[in-house]
Amino acid sequence: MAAAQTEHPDSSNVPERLIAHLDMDAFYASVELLRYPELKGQPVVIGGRRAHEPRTLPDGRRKYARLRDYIGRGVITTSTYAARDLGVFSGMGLMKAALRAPDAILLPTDFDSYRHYSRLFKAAVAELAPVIEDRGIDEIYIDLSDIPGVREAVGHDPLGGVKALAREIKNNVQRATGLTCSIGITPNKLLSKIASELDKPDGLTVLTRDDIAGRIWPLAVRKINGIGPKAGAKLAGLGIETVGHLAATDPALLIQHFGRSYGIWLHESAHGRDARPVVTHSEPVSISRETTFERDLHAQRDRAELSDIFTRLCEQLAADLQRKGYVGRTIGIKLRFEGFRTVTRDHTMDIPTQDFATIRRAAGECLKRVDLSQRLRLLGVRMGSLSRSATPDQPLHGGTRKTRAERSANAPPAPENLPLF
DNA sequence: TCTGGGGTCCTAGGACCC
DNA sequence: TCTGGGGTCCTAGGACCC
Repeated sequence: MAAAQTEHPDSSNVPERLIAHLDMDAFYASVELLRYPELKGQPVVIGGRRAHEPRTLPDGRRKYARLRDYIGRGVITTSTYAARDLGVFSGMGLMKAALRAPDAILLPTDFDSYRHYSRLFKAAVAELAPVIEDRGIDEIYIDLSDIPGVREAVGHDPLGGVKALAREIKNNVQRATGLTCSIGITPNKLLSKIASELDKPDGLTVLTRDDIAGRIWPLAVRKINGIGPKAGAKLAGLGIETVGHLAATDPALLIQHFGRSYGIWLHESAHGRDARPVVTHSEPVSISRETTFERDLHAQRDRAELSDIFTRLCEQLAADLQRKGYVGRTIGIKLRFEGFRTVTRDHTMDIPTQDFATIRRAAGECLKRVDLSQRLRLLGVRMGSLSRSATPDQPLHGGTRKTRAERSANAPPAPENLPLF
């Protein structure tokens, strides 16, 4: 291979990368505070699906819903720092949260608004640092390595250049959105993700390799992105609580308990090693729609209702595919039963589609392969094996109409009997 | 008072082909 | 007749993340 082309990023005379992780502070809640500034400082929780919009009283004051008034299956999406002080966090069921903070204010989620501010903050960052990896609505990675001046010392501070750039980025985000963010900057994504959390909210943390032992090793293993509830509990069972402890553990032991690939990853992560690049573009792998019911539904007794929901999910999925310009070959369904047991079934077709009727029929066939004697709490439909449709955003006349031959080659035969549900 | 909705990636077994 | 690997695709489930 041509030597000039094969410089390895880990090669010793290549300088360390400078990777930033930027995380918006309590993003959804902060966007809501822009709209309702009088709530600043109060415990506020965002979440739930039922209508609990604030009402404006005749005298102009606003009346907000309280957590204690909520009945249903929602969870907290975000809470303000004042609410977190009361022990309510994202992911927590609203009914459970109401026990801890009954007087906290409850607002409904407004994704259109969050998406708007998401675009604003990302554009504000891109003006100063264009190499951005999207990690969802409220966070990004940024590769700062090649930005002029970033490696220059300022006064006696060898990291002065990066810090100055980071402050500029924070200011630009603040100017564009009125919102604060926290930034971590280190040689890689793994460490930066951890670092951005160390000084929240409105924080800035710059770490080098030399800081790993002092700043990273004292942290709980769960702070590592990729160690979740299961792995965390398993590590605790082995007496491994901190990252430093994990780093000191014989990799052979980790491999023995977690398998080769995850075991090695645990060891590397604990030592702060991560060569993943900042990825500026990616294509979706799947698109899905799902819904949890307010009460568990029974396949026979609630057949009509379930059938309507199932059809609506398929319609929404087809519309999403058409709007985003994708076709897919693998249709999948997801069912969650009372007791939270989850089952999936999928079917791969020869010809990709974005057509509602084809999706509905294939999903119906998948449904026939599931035992429906237990009551259901969730139903979902997914399309995988995606490719771009021929004409994105502009489906051929009236959607993707297919010839009869194509259809029969593609979808399972239409059911003779009534569809399940 | 348990546990939303939208995703990604990994594993593991079986089918099928060379 | 029996015995092989390797590679790819498909399916189901599960861990994890925002």
